[in-house]
Amino acid sequence: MQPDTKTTLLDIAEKAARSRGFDGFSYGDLAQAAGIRKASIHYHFATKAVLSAALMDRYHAVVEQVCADIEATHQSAADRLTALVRFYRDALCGGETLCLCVAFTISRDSLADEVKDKIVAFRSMMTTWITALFKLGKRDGTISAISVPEAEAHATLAMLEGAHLAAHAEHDLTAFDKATEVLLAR
Amino acid sequence: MQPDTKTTLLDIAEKAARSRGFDGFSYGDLAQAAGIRKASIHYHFATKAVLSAALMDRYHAVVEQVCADIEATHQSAADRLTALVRFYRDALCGGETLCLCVAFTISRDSLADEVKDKIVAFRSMMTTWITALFKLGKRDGTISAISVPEAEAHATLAMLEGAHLAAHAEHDLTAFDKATEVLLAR
DNA sequence: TTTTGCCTACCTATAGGTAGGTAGGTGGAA
DNA sequence: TTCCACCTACCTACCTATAGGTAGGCAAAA
Repeated sequence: MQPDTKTTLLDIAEKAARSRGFDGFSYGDLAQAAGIRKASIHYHFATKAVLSAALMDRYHAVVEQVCADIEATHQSAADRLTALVRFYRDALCGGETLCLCVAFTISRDSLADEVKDKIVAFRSMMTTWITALFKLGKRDGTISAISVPEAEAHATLAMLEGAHLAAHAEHDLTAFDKATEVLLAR
Repeated sequence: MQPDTKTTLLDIAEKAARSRGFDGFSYGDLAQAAGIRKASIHYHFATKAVLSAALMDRYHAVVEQVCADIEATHQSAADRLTALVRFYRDALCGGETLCLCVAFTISRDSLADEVKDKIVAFRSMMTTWITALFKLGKRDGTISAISVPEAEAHATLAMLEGAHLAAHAEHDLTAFDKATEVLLAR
């Protein structure tokens, strides 16, 4: 069973948004990539705002599931942190694509209010999860020198997203590895 | 002596680029803000590629000078790091503007090759400077628990840029402060 | 008298979006 | 079993606004 058009469009749009930002792709680009006409995209997603909201919803759900999977398959805080870093690294696709949340943040002013809220909600979900990770780290002692878990979480998310930027800027995964080296060493 | 038109255009373009990205502002916007006609901008900057290159050149020079000033006025590594974080914080303008380098990175695919190279050069300049800062920190002992200075530099730059993203996403300086709390505590 | 700094008026391409149409499928009721 | 209403998923053709960019003119300064 091959994916339906709507899913295909989301896939193409996500890749485009994550590599070029919200203002960096058009319904015209999408239409060409999907092999249908521009007007037909409006049938599935009435406006670009609707599309971007759908994109964020799906992204939020997928990443949340990834975090849940990491919890299920990794016991120690250190292992979970390593798995999170690996997930972010894989999401880069060699420096081509950013985290959707990062890509949308720069185009913030072109976005619908609804989508801005979804970005904040996504960030909140992530910091909450990483905070819990560091709290576990304080208990199981597998991560060194943890100060305040919440502060560590904000710093870690910033570092992961910054490392994404670095790799995208240089179009090279090495930049991501350099930036996360210190984090992984803990 | 009030600034000439070219400088005014650079100022407006820089603010626009840093809050909305390269694809987020047009010559039309610039013209309106500067109070001249769109065609007149082409007199000063023949193409948008030329404008973006000029933007990066000036930004690189200004930030390099800021770093030199920090060195001149702050002796210890800890003081210099604090000053750097403060500079990044001030550059946010309350969450409205990002580092130009960050803003351009997302629109990478729309940029001229020349400008992409300038982004890489800017990043290289920053990591070199921060590496030197951490090397000093190892000597003067004012920053705690430094592993490899180069790795620390990449991590720090990623964190500062990530913290910028956070503040821009939430449109709130608090997000920047939370992300840099751990860094400043060292 | 040439250069500088701006102008009007225009170009082509593309943006997001809309109006209206149609082929083909589905579900009921006579 | 045929017929009709309705649906989905697309289409062509078009809209207005705007993108980046160009040609040529003009007044004042150097």
